[in-house]
Amino acid sequence: MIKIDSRSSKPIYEQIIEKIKEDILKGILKPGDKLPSVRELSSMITINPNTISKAYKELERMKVIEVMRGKGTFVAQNYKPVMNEEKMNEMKEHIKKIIIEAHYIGVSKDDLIEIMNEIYKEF
Amino acid sequence: MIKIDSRSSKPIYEQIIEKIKEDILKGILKPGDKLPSVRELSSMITINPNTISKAYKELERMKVIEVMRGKGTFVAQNYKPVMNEEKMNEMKEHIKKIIIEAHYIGVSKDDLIEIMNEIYKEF
Amino acid sequence: MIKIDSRSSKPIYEQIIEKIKEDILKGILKPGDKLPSVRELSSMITINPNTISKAYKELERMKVIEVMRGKGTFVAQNYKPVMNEEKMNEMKEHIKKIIIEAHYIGVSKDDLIEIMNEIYKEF
Amino acid sequence: MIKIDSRSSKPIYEQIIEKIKEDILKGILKPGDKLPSVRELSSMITINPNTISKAYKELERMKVIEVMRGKGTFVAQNYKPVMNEEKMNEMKEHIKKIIIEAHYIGVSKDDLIEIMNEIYKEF
DNA sequence: GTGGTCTAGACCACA
DNA sequence: GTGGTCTAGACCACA
Repeated sequence: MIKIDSRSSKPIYEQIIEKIKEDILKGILKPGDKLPSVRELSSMITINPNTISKAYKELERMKVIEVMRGKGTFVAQNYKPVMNEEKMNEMKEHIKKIIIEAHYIGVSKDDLIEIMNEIYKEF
Repeated sequence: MIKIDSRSSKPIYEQIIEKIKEDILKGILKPGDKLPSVRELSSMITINPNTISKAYKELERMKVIEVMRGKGTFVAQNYKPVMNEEKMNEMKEHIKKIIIEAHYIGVSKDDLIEIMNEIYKEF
Repeated sequence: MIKIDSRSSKPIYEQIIEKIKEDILKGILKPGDKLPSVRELSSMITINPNTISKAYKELERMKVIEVMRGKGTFVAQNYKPVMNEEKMNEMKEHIKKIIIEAHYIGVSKDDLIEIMNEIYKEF
Repeated sequence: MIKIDSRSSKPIYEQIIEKIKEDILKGILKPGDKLPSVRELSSMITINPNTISKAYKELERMKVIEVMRGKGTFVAQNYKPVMNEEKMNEMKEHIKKIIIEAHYIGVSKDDLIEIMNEIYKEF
């Protein structure tokens, strides 16, 4: 189930994208599984259908989910990681930012790796 | 020197904040060092003074820099890491997001730690 | 045999129309050949009968196939190309679009003609 | 100037995308040129800003245009053709469709190449 | 002023 | 019922 945090500064459509990706990673959603339709999910979490649609479109673009005409939307059967220099640099930027932030709240390198290990255990 | 990428999706004021924090962490800027004034930096990097001002205000709020009335702006003398649950959770959220993204571009846990180590070497 | 790609953004009824036209052009289907009934084709390719029906109606309207009441549906005996300014303009629009797309994926004019020649060989 | 054909079955945002790509190809728009803002173009062609925005976002995704924070939207400085198997196959599908259509309106291979040459002259 | 997000609601093609 | 397109309009962060 998707929980939206309306207090979060993270856009709703991004929260949806991340949650679905997370659920796939955790195996809660498996390749071939049917996702709720835009309207279904919309009424389930009382978010405007356009917002759901935006999230689904983005996930489709990333080839994480696929729309089967007349059948609905499904978790992609064989997702292949799409790696390119741009995405790699983006990720490095994010990591760098975290490392800086960590330092400023007093979290050392070892602490950070420890935290990462903890989070990896969830998956 | 601060390089602004106006093509980036990251807000300019955030780029400035991050760059200054990074320079402090790397020792390029040391406690007590004088920062250029808002106007100076504004003309140096041809960015709207309001944007510079916003970055400085934010850095001041975080106690990373200090304004000495009539003298200018300086790197704080004794920065003390401010840790609280909220900031910790925020950081964990960011890490979780990175871990998910990493997976979707085909970067394994070991790769990720490797990349983190690389970035830590810069500091 | 008609293969439907339900992942495609192309509507199913259009895929059917195109495939039948293609088969006629290739000589796999010849004038006078009997086509499967709507129900037959529907169960053959597990597609909603309404969708098959829509494709057949469209092909009939184009005079590519003919319905003989009580006997079934057949490839038209003497198809006469129907040319008019509107169809011509439509085709030109499509070609223009392809030329633009080709350029943006780095396909030159010569490449494009080469590709066209290749495809013509299939027919 | 962008002319929208509201009678066309082609979505408005696609018409905008194609027109801008066409103008760049023809040299009417050059790398670095500023595009009208979403609101400007919106009032120029009396189309809802959301629709313009959708077209711009798509063009940005394709790296045909780029948004410079606080400065506006510009034709990308150095567009690099993005080629991949998927796009190639898509183009081939389109060409195949045109070849079939051409045949059914009585346009021969030579005619088709002739028409293509004509259109290439516009660019 | 600039684009980004979100809602509400309408209409349509497709299956 | 399903997603796609479009409009109108609000609110916000950023520069």
